[in-house]
Amino acid sequence: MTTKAAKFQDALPDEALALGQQLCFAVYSAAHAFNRVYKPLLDRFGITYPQYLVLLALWQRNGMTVKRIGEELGLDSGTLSPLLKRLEAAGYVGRMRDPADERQVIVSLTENGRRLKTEAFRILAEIGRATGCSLEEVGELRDALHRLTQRLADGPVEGPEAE
Amino acid sequence: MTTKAAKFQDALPDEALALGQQLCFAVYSAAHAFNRVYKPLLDRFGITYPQYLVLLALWQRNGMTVKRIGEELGLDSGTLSPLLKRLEAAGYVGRMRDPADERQVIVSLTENGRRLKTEAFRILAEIGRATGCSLEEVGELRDALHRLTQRLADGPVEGPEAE
DNA sequence: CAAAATTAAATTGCGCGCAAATTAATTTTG
DNA sequence: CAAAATTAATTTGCGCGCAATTTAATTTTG
Repeated sequence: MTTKAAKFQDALPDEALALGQQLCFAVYSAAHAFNRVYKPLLDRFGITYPQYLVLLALWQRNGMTVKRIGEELGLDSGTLSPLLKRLEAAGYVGRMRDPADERQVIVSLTENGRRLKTEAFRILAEIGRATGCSLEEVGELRDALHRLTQRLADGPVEGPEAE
Repeated sequence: MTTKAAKFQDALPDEALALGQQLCFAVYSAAHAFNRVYKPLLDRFGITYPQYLVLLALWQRNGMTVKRIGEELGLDSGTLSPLLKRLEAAGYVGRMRDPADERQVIVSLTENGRRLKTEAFRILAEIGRATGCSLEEVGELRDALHRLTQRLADGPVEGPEAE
């Protein structure tokens, strides 16, 4: 009776709710799987995966503010402030108030932080092998995910601009 | 000089380390994006996204042990034990020791937990709209992610069985 | 059958991730 | 230019997620 009632209400079968059917769960699982692969590679340097992401950002553009880093990673200062303190304690970055605007904190790579970049290329290769994907596969999947993320972040049908 | 040295070492250009190039970051961002879309939908029922995943699992197969739920979701008891207590406190599940094996705890939906399933179909539809993906797109992306997760979990080249 | 090994949950400790509140600096405005 | 509004970062509190330890029950083995 419950089954038929549900079907009547929204015409969706029971299996539509199965974990294996959910895109969100596929993303969730993949994120955890990445984390588990990265962990032993990063443990060696005493950093976590989110901290590694910050370093990736700084290797591209050194000397960003906390806010700017947050925009790059999609994180707020409530997450970044303590994380950056730990990165500083680990000796990979330095933090200093911007003299021109004392509200801002500028995060810069230390010598050790710059040096770690060399290792990052090795980590990159390691991860590449672990995914078992061709560069084309990686590129397609990555771009599909970026499009998905964009749509999820845009909110409900952000498009009737042309209406 | 640093640039040339790095290139000499491993023939990978600087941009290979860019955040936007990383599949892992695309997955990471998508996971957070999903979380942010789910949050307001689940807040209404006083549950979190991981708790919702547990309910999805229980709606498919009620009365699983903690261990079994962990296998379904890829989580350990260290994560699940407190989470399940909160789900119990929220009134959606009950927990009881298996009389046949007192080590195990069997988690079952309460009346409220079963009732929530009806709402899940609505949430599903909401999420579907938020992704802006066709069912085909969702299916392809989901399956590609499952394959990726599988390879990441399998570890370094789990295949020379035929060697 | 009793000791040893294994298994399932729970617990502890730490690092995200986010909302909400706080603090301090800067910009806007009246 | 002083009060009000805004902005950047920090802090607090809570819920994962995981490693490591602990507790209790069951299974294996000598």
